[in-house]
Amino acid sequence: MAIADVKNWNIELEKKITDKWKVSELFKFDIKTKKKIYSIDTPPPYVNAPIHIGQAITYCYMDFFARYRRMKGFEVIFPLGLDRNGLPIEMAAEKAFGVSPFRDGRDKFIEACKKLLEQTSSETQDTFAKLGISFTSYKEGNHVGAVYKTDSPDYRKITQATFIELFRKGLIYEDNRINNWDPKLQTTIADSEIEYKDIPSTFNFVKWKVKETGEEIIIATTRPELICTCGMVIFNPTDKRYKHLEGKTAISPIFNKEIPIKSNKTADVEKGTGIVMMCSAGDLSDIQFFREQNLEPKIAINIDGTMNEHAGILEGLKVKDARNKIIELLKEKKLLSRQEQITHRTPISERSGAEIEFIQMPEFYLKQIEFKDDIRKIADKINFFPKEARKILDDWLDSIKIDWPISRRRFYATPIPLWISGELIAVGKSGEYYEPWKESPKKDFEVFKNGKKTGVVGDFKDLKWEGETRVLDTWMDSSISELIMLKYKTDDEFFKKSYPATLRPQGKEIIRTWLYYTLLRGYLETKKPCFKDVWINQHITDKQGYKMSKSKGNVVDPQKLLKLYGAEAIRLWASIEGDLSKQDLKCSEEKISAEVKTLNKIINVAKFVNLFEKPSRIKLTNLDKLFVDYIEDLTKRTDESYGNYDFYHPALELRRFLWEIFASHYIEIVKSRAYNQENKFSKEESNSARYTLHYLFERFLVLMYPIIPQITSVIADDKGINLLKEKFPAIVKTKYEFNLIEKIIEFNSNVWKDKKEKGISLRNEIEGIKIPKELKAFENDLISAHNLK
RNA sequence: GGUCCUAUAGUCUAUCGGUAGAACACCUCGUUUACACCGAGGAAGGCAAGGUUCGACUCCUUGUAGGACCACCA
Repeated sequence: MAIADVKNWNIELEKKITDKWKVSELFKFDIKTKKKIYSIDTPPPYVNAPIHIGQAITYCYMDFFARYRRMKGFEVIFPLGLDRNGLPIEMAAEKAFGVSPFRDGRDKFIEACKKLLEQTSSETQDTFAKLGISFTSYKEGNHVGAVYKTDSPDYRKITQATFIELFRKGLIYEDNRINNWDPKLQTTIADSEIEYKDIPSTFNFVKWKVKETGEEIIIATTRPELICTCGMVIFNPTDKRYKHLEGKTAISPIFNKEIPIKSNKTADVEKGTGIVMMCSAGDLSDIQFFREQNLEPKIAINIDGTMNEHAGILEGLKVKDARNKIIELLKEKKLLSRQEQITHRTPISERSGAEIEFIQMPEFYLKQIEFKDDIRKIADKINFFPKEARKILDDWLDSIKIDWPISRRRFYATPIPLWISGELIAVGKSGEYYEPWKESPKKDFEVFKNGKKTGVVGDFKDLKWEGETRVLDTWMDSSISELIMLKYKTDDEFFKKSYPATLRPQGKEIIRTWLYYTLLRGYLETKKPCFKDVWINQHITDKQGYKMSKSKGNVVDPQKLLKLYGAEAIRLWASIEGDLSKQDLKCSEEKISAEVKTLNKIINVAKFVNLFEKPSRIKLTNLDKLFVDYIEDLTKRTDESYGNYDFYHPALELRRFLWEIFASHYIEIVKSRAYNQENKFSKEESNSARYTLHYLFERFLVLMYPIIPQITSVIADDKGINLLKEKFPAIVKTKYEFNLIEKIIEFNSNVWKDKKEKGISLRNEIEGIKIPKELKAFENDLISAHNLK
């Protein structure tokens, strides 16, 4: 394709290039490479919906990184993963096919999930290909950098293998604890899956009695249905109103239970009436309180969200109905002094939107509390871009209070490879994929009792084994993405050579999940930090600055922008709009369309430069040397910034170079010398101009290549340069004086202004202009460029 | 409540303590051997109050506004 035949940069051109790139696997990883390896632990996008422009832009940034590192001589691993496990797929399958796992059975439900996954369009991959993302491969397989799926047996068996090892080491245990329970999805969830929402609720002021004095006390609560689980009534020790109640006994309304009254500084004098009922299922801090006070927790809510026998007359009712009923009862008995509407910050399940309940259930836990300091230490060895992002991780580490509950009572996820018989637990062997609910344990599987090995399955004849039906939290598989990428447990030699991974790029909102869990899991497997660098991106927002989200309905479809403006305009815009690791980027179509102009400018400049043959190296004139020095210096600064994941400042400067320095001034000045039709200049001088035109422009193409690889490589192709294989230019020391170029620009502007004011056409001659002293060295060029007399 | 970030032209965004610079939009003029998706020119800007300094958009304090993260709200 010759650029001379092209009028404008357009999406038909792009299609030809990206189609070719996608099928030809140009960036295949060479397993025998002697080069240093640069590996990018790409976030695997969730496949239930096509990616939106915000996500798409983050992959453009990763592509900048990958292409730059290839130029710097690294063998790059930049895999495309597809995240297919977990609740979003299950919920979509329920909706699409009207199936229910509880009604239709596990096998049928899993089939429905698989069917949905097949139907899920390949639109995301198509978007990546059209954007020119240089993934190591667009094909599935076992080669390094191949497309991987988190629900494939190959992936799941590694997830299970890590589970098995951790279990055997005693780092995973089962415990019957109070957990965050999602009543809608019927599963336990982790703290990190909870979000808080302000929900209007009613503060009920309920009358209690004091046994010893018979006086009435009023306690405010949003959860009157939990009065039955109250274990203690507390007030603040500084609160004079209640001082006399210390050690006395409260009688709960309706239930008439005797409950001790004590002072405790967790009670807030300002809130409600200052006197509080402590229930064993309000939230996690209540649970902690019960532990500290050595109180026996009473759980009044069943796993299906109904009240149990502890709730007495409320038994069998759903939580909300129970609340209404008890309020009515209190009203009837005149035990409700008043009600107040408040907004209450309520824990909500991030996945289903249901209000979290706290319910006691046996679940598997992965130990994490005892590794917090180790994680802090390895995190200290990792470079964060930007530096500030480290704090988000630190804050999260500080707030981890319990081990990680890793079992889920769901279906489309990695099964837990265990079989149970009474107190005995049989464990699968690592290296196989297991679905225990439909398989039997093999004879040589190890058997554990209370965390200790007691033999193998074959030793216990005639025992009936039940396959574990629970599955793993999907973060258990996402958190080994870098291990999978580097062939952990499948190619030991390669893993040893390539671990730790070089870069984890990801969003700030999943630092406490994906990043933290990966650090933990990597540490448990290898005792090392699993990354050298972590690059944290902010958000792409809509025009108004709001974060894009499906629920808000403000998502922009990348396919639409690709059709209108093409990939190169989007990528150029993404680099020039701001530094995504430092600030949110507002997605504005106007700005993207403006970058199309720059692409056309590049084409036109290419056409002009190509009017002249590039002479072999010759002696440069003063002016040409000055501009060559300038771009050598710009090369150095660009290299430094790219190396620190900053593509923004170089992109700005390179664009300025193109428009303001190269096109508007350098070309205008040397045009006549390059043509040299009237032989005003020597052959040598003319060749110097021609050489420099090519040199500057080629360098521009090389430096811009990671950002806009299509247009730059097409133009470079015409010049016999393959940018996909091109090395980043060596850094040359210069004595470049920035000042002089600014002076020249100023001089040119003044002459143009002068001619305009005097009504002289730009090409006609003008009298009486003096060339400033410091520009004497460039006199000939300036006289000729402006036709000075 | 805690921690942190940001505040510059109509919009968006730069700038080592020394004349505030682009882009988009707007206005005027122009067609010049690559480009009218162009060229030249123009109008238009530092949140507020203090402080440090010869000098502050830049550093400090406070306030105001917006945003982020964390914790908690019986």
